[in-house]
Amino acid sequence: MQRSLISSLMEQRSCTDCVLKPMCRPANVRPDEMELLAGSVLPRRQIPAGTAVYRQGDQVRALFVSQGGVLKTETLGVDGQAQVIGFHFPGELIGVEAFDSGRFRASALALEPASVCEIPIAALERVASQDPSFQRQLMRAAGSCLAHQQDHIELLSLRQADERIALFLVGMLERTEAATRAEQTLIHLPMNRSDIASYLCLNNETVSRSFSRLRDDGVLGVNGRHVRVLDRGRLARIAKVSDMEQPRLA
Amino acid sequence: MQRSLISSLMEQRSCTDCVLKPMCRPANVRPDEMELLAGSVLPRRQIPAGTAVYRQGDQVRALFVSQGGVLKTETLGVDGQAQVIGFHFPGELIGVEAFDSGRFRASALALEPASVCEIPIAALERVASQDPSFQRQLMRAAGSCLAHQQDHIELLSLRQADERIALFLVGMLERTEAATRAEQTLIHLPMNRSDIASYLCLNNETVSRSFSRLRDDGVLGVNGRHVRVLDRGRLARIAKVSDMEQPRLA
DNA sequence: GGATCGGCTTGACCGGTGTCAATGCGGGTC
DNA sequence: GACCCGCATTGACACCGGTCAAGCCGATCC
Repeated sequence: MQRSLISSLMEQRSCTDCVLKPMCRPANVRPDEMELLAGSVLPRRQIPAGTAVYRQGDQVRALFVSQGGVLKTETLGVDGQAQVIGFHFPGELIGVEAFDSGRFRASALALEPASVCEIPIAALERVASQDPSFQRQLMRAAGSCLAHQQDHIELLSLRQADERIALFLVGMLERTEAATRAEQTLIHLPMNRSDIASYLCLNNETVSRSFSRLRDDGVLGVNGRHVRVLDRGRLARIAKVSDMEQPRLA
Repeated sequence: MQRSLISSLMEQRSCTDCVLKPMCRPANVRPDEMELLAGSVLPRRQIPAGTAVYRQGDQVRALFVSQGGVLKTETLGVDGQAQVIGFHFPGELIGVEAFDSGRFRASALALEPASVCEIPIAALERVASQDPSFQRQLMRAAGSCLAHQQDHIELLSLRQADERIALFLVGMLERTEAATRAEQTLIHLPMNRSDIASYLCLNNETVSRSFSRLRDDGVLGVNGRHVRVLDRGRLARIAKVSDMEQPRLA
């Protein structure tokens, strides 16, 4: 029964920010579009931690949105090394890059037990072609994916390991605050050090060393995957963000 | 008159591969859609070398496609340093990431005198909503943008400067061959060393040194912005691509 | 409790890249 | 031609991060 509590919490939280709200919640669209959506009830899949939502090279039949649980996407470089491309929080659309070739260019794996919505391409196109506002929302979602990637590249343009770690943590903190809609100082990292290292194009020893340095300097409190931000200003300065923008709370 | 020859060549080449062919060439769409397109004749702008198509922070009123001339997109980091996000060859859609916030997250500048097509957002949405195949093509273009960004991140995951340079050159060679539809050994780089350095997250001295090393090893012939690939296999091996796929010629 | 394993941390060392500096080179103006 | 300027190249050196190695810690299993 604790399990059902958790899953109901996950469902509650995520749908409010989901890019696909118009598909999930027909109440948001005009009555005459209801029947369009009726045929496209979204199947929801439970993904155990560590398993794949889809794999690199798979043919695209659907896009996905996590409803609860963080996902990672990674590509296998030619030398067999996995390169983490992104971390995806509930409500974010994944798989858009596959529209190019028709096949997924990366694998998507659950870092925690996750529940994902599956949007068949056919339904996507059908609804988009009949609902201009949904089509606009779809393009916004695609733009958002690109924006995240650009942030990632900007992150990698920082030379020092500490700078990358700091900027990464700033991002994680902001996403945590966006999800909880409250100011936070504690970050729970859903991924291990190797995933962070791959994402930041460092190795895990360097990641560990950076965490330790920031801990010794009084910027962070580090306890495994639980990180407490003790000096937000210093963290922001190290990350070279002019200043961390205050979270927009409602 | 040499000027008009050049510009006519540019126009000739680019439209064949343009993502917006359906908008530019109504012949490709069904007759009943012609009238839809009639109202959205695409304005074309001449962009002198070094000037901006749009600037970071500008409100999005249109997306752009170069018809001739390579563009670069770059963001200004908080410390005022520009970070090159991508190089964009004729026929590639740029600005999609702005759909997220409504403002361009990067500036787009012409590396050479360029001619760009301007697609007003309104026309884009209007045609997409009435032409499902165009809508699909639009999503493919967005997916292609994402795919390019993922390639960029994979490139940055290579640790050694030589590897990044090699992979960068492999990409440039492939794009040159795709544009000319013929196998090539000579690459003309439209950007200077600093742009390459920024794109690869290196500094320009390191870029120079890598070029020199590859020249001394007999892999490249380097003459300023003209680079001849002397040993394609070695270059591919350094770039850690299993082997350079043969160019798909018609 | 003890053993074992994986993930994380810390240390020592070397190589590659950033930094600073000087020189070379080519295109432009006067 | 002389000069200047931006871009590219090359050198010297310090430092940061990758590599290899060892130790630590918590979880799990017996």
